[in-house]
Amino acid sequence: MEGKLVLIDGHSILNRAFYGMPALTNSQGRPTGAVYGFLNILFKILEEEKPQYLAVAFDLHAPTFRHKMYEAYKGTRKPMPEELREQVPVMKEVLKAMDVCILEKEGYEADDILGTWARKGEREGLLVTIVSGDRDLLQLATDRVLVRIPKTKGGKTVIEDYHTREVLEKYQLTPPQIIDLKALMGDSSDNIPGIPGVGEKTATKLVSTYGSLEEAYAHLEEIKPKKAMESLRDHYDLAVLSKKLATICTDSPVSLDLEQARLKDLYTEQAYELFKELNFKNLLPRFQGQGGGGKEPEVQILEELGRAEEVFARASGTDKLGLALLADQEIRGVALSLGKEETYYIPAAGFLSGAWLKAEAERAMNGAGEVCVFDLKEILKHTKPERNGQFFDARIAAYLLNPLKSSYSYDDIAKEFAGTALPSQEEIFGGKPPAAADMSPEAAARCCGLAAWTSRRASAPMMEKLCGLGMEKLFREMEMPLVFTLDDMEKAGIAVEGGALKEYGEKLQEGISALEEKIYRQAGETFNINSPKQLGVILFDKMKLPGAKKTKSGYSTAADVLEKLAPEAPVVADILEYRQLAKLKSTYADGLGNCIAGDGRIHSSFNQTITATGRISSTEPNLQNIPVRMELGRQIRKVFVPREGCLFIDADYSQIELRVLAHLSGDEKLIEAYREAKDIHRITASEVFHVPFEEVTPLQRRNAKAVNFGIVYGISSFGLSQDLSISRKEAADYIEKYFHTYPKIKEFLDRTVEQAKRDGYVTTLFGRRRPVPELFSGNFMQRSFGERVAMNSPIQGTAADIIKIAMVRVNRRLSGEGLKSRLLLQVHDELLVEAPLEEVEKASRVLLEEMKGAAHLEVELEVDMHTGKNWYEAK
DNA sequence: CACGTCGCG
DNA sequence: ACACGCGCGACGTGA
Repeated sequence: MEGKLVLIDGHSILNRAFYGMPALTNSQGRPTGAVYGFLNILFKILEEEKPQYLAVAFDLHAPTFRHKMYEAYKGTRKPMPEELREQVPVMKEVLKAMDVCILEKEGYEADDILGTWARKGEREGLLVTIVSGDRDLLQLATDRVLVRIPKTKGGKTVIEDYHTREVLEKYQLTPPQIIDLKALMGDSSDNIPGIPGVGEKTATKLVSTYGSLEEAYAHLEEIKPKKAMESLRDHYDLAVLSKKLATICTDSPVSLDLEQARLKDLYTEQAYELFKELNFKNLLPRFQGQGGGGKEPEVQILEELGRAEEVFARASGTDKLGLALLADQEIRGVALSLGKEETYYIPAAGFLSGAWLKAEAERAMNGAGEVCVFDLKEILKHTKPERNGQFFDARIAAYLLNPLKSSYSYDDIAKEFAGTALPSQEEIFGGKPPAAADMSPEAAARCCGLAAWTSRRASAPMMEKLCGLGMEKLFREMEMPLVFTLDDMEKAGIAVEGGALKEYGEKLQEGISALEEKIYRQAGETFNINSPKQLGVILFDKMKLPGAKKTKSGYSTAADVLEKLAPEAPVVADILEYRQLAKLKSTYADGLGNCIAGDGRIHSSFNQTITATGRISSTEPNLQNIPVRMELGRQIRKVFVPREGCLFIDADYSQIELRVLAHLSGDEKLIEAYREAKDIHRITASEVFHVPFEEVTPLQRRNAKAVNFGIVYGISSFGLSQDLSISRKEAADYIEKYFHTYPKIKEFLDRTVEQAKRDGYVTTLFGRRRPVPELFSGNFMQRSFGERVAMNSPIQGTAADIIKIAMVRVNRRLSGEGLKSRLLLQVHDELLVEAPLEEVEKASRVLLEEMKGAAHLEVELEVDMHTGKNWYEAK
């Protein structure tokens, strides 16, 4: 077999990859897309060519020999985008880590090095492959030198291959004639001037007719068209220069030790670490040696009672068990992972009933040392293991490690933390997974088995990462216990009076119908009021109302726009009222009605892995956005009632975010203000506007309150001015005065943004992290957004941490003290408890103590509490 | 399925 | 000159 040498044009391929790839970043927001794209091309080439020798050539940044001449002639080359420039050293680092030979020499283009090496390789009897995005390199093609040009076509990389024959076919020229072609037509991307007025067509004709540039000049008078002839005649010097520039040097004085290019094992330990750092999860499975070696584990299906019993028994004795369930109403299968090579799936069938599987799964969980799962809350829906067991939920660990992902799947986790490429759920089922009952046993076994295997396999590396980032306590003492708390809340649900809800809906419908009619009359026609598009046309085209603001798809009809229009046309007020009623009807009256379960209660889901800041979210239905600000909407809370013989206790933190800010910033003025326990917005107004506390006007207080909020959201004068309907200048003035009053707040916010820019993430008081990749965007708006996020997240996130601690403790104490009171809802800074009448006092005390005591800040945490026989009363 | 809108903290 | 307040989820419309 003949030896083979692959030579890669580093900058050119990196450049191709940069423009062909989406703008990927690693977890710190550093751009990595070009490096990733380069590696993909590299791996593809290596798989196809299987060479013995490999080298990558780079230009050095110092002005290079050939181009220096032209730069002197015509200024500098095009600048490289910053995002790409940053990746050049990273690329070299990656190649070094993979033990790949890098060729560069001061004063020489990569082209020249490639050309020299290509000829050298040829002389030594090797087959040579040159990979570049640059067609200049075609001049080097021979029968034994292949030039490969990768192109991205619709997201896919296609490679064009050129030996002498393909060059001839495509250009009707021999490879060396490509030099003459380029010299005549020029190449702006390579800074070859060419002859003015000579394009590809003319240049090709000239070279194919006369054979070379020189020969063309020798027959200058014969050249047609006349224009080209004159241009050639007038630009002889340019032609000579261009040819010099276009000629790739094949005898550069570069070191030519072929042995240094011998291809070794690319998949080194260092490369593995570097790929992890760069977030190249898709490439990790290539590393067989370093914990990355992974092929898909085999899942054994057990259908025999005896063997199933035996495996369950061993599972309960193991110190680390991976477990996954397939279930709908009841359990249809259990997957158990006992070791790297031992994964089982037991489908429900015959003697192996759902009930039996449930009992066995519980026994296994209770007996095993550590139970690793992918979604513990889901498992708790079907089983009831002892709570004091040690659980590891890979989904929650993944969330803490990167809360920005939109979803978490076992295959992603396997890729990142076990270095193993597994088929995703969608791949196994060829689309969305069917209902549990309709799954083939093989697909169910594979899917469940892989989830169990991944949870077990990833637990150690994920824990290690969590510890390294200081989030071990957060995981073990806050998030994992919270899973049980949320499960209890979901199971408890909240009673809703269906009849009253229906009546409320009917009342709304009457109002809606009346308003509809009134609006149509005023508009002079009927239309769909719910369609912003149609509404915009009616208001701004037909009625010609002023102040039209546009959105992507038409006029904006948002409430703040319409409110300004209300004095112009009475119909606008009716539309706003219609909107309000329609929202209440569809989302709340009808929406909640559809969610009442057979037990007369609504069992919302509380999701723990959704928000970027650490908050919990609520879905199906969302019980965290039940109306409260407007009286009509607030009425709906009357249908949320405690069960027979119980009362609601509603407790909410008073201004928890502002108190958190006082603590985090350590601002003495703000802390002092809270210690005096007076009206904080009023104090702020008094300080900012320099008026005595007693003389603060309601407007001043309102403005101060808006500034306080604005600070928490990551202040900007624009946002504040919108909120208060004042000029930006005034808003800026308020902010400046605010920062003057509370200087440490400004210091804190500045410091936080600074840190975020340095580290790529911000943290809460309890160590929760949020990466802020927007800070590294080239777009001003994105970057500003990143700054606001950096300011807001530690505050919102710390508040979220605090109430999570309170929830776990409240829940523990209520059951621990044998009370029948139950935690039902969490609304970010508020907890709702259902308590038997005789327990109200005790439960209230528990709530108060645990909420106030959840954290010890520089300022006390204050809690407002009310009881009532429905949510309206208790709030 | 994306967008606009609007409910909550 | 011009961008925009932070964090969510649900609904209706319309391509």
